[in-house]
Amino acid sequence: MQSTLSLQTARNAAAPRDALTALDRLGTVVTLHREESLFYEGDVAEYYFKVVTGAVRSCKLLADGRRHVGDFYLPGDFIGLDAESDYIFSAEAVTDTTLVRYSRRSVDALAWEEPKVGQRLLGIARHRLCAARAQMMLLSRKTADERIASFLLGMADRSGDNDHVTLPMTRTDIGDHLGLTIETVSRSLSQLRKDGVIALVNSHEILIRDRDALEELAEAA
Amino acid sequence: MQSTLSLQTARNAAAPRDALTALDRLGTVVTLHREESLFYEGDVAEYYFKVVTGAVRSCKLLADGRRHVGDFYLPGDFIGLDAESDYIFSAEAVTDTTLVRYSRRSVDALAWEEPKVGQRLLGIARHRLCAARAQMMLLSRKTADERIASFLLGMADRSGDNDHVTLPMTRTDIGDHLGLTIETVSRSLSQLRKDGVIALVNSHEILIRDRDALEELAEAA
DNA sequence: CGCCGCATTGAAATTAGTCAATACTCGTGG
DNA sequence: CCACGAGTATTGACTAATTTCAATGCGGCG
Repeated sequence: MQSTLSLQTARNAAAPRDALTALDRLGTVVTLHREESLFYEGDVAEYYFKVVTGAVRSCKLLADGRRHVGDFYLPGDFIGLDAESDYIFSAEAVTDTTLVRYSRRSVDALAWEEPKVGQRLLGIARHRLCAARAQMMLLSRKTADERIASFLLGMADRSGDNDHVTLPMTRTDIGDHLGLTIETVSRSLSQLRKDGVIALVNSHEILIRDRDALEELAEAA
Repeated sequence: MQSTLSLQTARNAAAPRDALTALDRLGTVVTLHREESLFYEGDVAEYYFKVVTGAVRSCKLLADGRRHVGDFYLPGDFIGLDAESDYIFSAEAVTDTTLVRYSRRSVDALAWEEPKVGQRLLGIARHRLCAARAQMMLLSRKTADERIASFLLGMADRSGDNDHVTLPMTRTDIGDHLGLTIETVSRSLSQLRKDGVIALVNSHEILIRDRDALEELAEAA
């Protein structure tokens, strides 16, 4: 994940010499409180965002309220490349969050002048597509336990720390991301705990005790 | 779907005057028979492809053989943008198929010289991301009947003809695409037929009799 | 201290999956 | 021209996984 992040943070903009730094001048900082929305499904997609601190989730709703969480965006992650003219999901802060906002028009314009920028955008899009394909496999064919195992490993990979995972989101968010109910998520986590595969420090912090077992469950397709 | 297709077919290459035509000179024609593979998951991603005639499916397998069909690619569709260095799925011909093959290196190189090409690539990637998000919603939250309804409408949209849908793939392919078993696919289709929503001309051709009912089922999120 | 939101656990209900039998289609060969 | 057989699809009966409904538990904050 980290490897494909492209646009530097506003903080890093001080370190120039790279075509990408031009981008950072386009960014303005945005802050959101927990549960605030960044944009809504159907809004005109005027901006890209990059998470600096905190966490964001993308949501889609069906008419009767069933919800799907497409992705969780953590520090460094880029939001908005999967929009044609309008946003296709809403984005909400999972916790208090800071982001950098970029005018999509300006970034896109820059992309065609500076090949490096264009390449990075395409690289991010590619990466999101890969993640989306993996998630579709998970949703279409994995069991509840396998989904949870895959999710925990994914979060661990993204968080630097190998066996200590922080889950900023609620069980409902996790369920809506994995196509499960909150109860099933809870039961799977409890089962993994009973089996000694993980330990629950508290409901938002998990220790991976037996990574091999977790990876076997996740079935690295 | 059609609107975002970008690279012209080899056939159209004769009509020049557009930056994109440079691309078509890079293409060579490939033909596949039913069930032949175009490439395998894990192969180095050297080529992009575009379907000219026929149909291709993308597949991912779990260790124990569970299969997921990510997408069906129909004439005009572009294959391969969702690969970083290696292909993340295998691609197989659903029926006898003709494609144009492009060297990825050449296309990518051209993309940074000709902004239009880069824009089109990014446009295709965006479009696939949108489709992937919709599919994740389907897989994570829709019932079997809703999945079938969504799938039929999607195929109808892609095929020009509004109420006559040709399904070149088998029930197994459809099931693996929608996260269902072959039996459930069959039962859902039978139910829709009994309810007068569709008619089955034969097992690969369907008539939409009551589009409103189908759209209500699909719940245009 | 007690409430409120979130999480866990249990028991019943339901959807989709599995196993199994039958039917259809199409191509081949008697 | 019809019969056969392979592959695919449909239908039925039963099973299993997950959801739903319901109750209890836990933790932080006013």
